[in-house]
Amino acid sequence: MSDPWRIVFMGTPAPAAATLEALLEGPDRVVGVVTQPDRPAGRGQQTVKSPVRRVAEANGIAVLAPEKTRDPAFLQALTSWAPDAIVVVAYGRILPRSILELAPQGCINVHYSLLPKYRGAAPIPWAIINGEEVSGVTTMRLVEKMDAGPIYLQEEVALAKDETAASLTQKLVPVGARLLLKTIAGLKAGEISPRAQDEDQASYAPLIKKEDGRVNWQEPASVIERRVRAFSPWPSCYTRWNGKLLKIHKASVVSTERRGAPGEIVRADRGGLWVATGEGVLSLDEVQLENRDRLLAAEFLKGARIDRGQRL
RNA sequence: CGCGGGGUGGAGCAGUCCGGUAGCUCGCAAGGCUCAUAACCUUGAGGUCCCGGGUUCAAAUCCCGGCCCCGCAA
Repeated sequence: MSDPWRIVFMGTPAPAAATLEALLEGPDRVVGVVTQPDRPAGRGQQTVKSPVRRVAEANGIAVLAPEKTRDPAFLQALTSWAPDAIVVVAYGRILPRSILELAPQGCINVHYSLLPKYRGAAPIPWAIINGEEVSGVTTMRLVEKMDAGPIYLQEEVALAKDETAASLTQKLVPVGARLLLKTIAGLKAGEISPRAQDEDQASYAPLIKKEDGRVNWQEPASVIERRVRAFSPWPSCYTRWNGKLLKIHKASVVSTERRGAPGEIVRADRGGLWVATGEGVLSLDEVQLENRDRLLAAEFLKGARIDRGQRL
């Protein structure tokens, strides 16, 4: 075994925090952590620390949270940590060349897809939207072009038929953590030969925006159902009913036949809450009206005066 | 002090603006109908209307304070 590396970890949300915890249990030394600045969030707009910051502080590790990654003082501090490698997991910023080249071993990134497929900010939702049966995790070296660097290791993960963004994330995070440790060990041992990505196979998974959750009833029921899963828990799929926001937490395709106009309620009784789409009928199985709890369709129908023929 | 909605029998809701014997859809119990049923009919049990003050002859409803939940936003 060679000497432990000095590692700087950059990341922000919960999956990154879990990966950091795994890294802390490994043989290498995390000498510093970089995360997004604390921001007001949640009801009441309280300032909230990122999950990664919390893990770092709990372990007594120095934390930097620069507003700008090009801030000279930040770069100087980073340099003073003298990392052998920088590990990046969902940090949330594009890194400048000065950081990519700062450590001798460069930046090691954990990406939640089988690159070159699904490059970009939201590989998990897009894999579900597209109905993939297999996705996975890739470790690679960061280069200036987004998620286009040479691949170190990959591992496949099968998607369940009812996979949601939340459940897939839960599957991928431990795989990614394990793959990261394996990658670092492999690099130290000189056992990994980076493999260039096939640019012709590249596809992109752009950032999901709140607005993307709005249901377009012209789409086929099967597509809407996948979007419901892909956007769970965020931003979730939603529509409007009686002028109010109605979130759809769970849905299923009950028919592929055309019936009624897109968005029309074609059934609202003990048998279910069904909506016509551009192709087929979608059953809304679990919904949530604004200001209210999420409810199974049967519960929702007890209190809501909703009838066939209404349009969403 | 970011904006807003809500807490009503076991569940989901209406009623609150315009105080005056607590209602709807279900569930539950008993009986009936039926070959049968998650169907249908009849009857019934079950509520401190979140908590604490105040106003009033009278408060779920108005006023003040508190606790909890939720949507937006981030």
